[in-house]
Amino acid sequence: MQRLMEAGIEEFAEYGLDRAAMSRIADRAKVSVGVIYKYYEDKDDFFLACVQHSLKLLENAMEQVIVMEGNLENCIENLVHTLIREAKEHPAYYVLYNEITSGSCKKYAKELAKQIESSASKVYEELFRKAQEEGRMAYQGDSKMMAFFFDNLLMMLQFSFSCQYYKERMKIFCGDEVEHHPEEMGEVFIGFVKTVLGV
Amino acid sequence: MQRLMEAGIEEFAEYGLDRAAMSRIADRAKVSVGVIYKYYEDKDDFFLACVQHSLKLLENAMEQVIVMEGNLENCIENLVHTLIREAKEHPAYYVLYNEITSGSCKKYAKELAKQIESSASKVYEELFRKAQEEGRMAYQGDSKMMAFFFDNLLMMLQFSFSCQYYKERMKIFCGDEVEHHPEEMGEVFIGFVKTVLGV
DNA sequence: AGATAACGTGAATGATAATTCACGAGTTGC
DNA sequence: GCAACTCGTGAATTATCATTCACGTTATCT
Repeated sequence: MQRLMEAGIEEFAEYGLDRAAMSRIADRAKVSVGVIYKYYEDKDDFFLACVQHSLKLLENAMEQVIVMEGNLENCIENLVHTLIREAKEHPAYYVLYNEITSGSCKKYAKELAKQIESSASKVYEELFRKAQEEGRMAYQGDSKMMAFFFDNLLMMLQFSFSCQYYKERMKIFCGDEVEHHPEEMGEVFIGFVKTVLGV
Repeated sequence: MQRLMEAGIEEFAEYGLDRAAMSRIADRAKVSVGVIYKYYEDKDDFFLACVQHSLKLLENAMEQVIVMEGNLENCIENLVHTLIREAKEHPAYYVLYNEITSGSCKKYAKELAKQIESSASKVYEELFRKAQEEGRMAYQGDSKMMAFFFDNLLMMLQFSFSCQYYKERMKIFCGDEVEHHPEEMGEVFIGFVKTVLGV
């Protein structure tokens, strides 16, 4: 049931796992609570399904960008632009992503991390390893580390355009206007990364 | 009451705001629940006090490093080393910090962000502005942005040595050993930042 | 010592919200 | 038409805490 999952994602993003109410989710989806329990074991199970679904959608959006062979520079530019656009367009997905890093999801941390981060880590590492080999990158350290730092920056960027706290934080660092000019932030970010790469 | 607050910090770090139980906190502190309500309005009030207290301790640890005038390079090295050490030594403080970025603290996001991020943002911006003026830094973009990206990296580094999910994530990116060799990670991180700065 | 106040206690209360289940309503097959 | 079955309903049940408060216990003062 599509409607149900969308309702769940909205509710969980708005209230977090613990404060989300199953009855409110049912209302949002215009079904009765019972239905949720026909499809899912319990609240946790449903939450994980919502998270899974969100991440799948994010992955889809990213895949097209990443696959794009060729120019490292273009690839990064595309990546950053897509990321910011997605974060502004579907903040709920990213809020859920942030939610799983919090205390209420401790139980699932390991499994979820493996599931979510494995592919990105491989892709980025490969990207930078190649760039190093071909001498297109000044930074000569471990490409795994490079991938880690790069993804750290991307993650923070996503959160900064979707999660309440990180939004406020970005405004403090960069000024109130930045919120409404995501493209500018994107450009500066790309410039920053290029400096590191030495392109 | 010192013991009470320590118990609170541990409990909130372990379970998150919503799943923490006041009765368990009382047990940990070896007092009865009633006592907590003699000192604090309600659970939220107590939680905020714990967060406040954690952040104060972190600030204290950082202040000494930041104040240290002179060499930008040394300053950054010190900063990174201190940060990693603190994150490993007092993970609970950082877990609480991460907790306030999650859904359960939405209400307080704006206020907390202002309180926590304002000083760091000023310090870093100033640091980089000076470095630019004195020609010790290759990156010539907006120093505010620079400060933002830099703090993003630091934040992720802190979380990566304290919060469950981020720990798992780091292991996926960098290998299982990294957890037990934080110094190495620190060195690589410093090298990475220096590349950006062009020192 | 006795009075008074300050401090602490933890069982009782109440609210919230997850989960269940006895019951329709609609659908399919014969 | 009528079983048998699927799908959905939402009031009732239940568990979990946050919060309160009537009652001890200890400390202070005279």
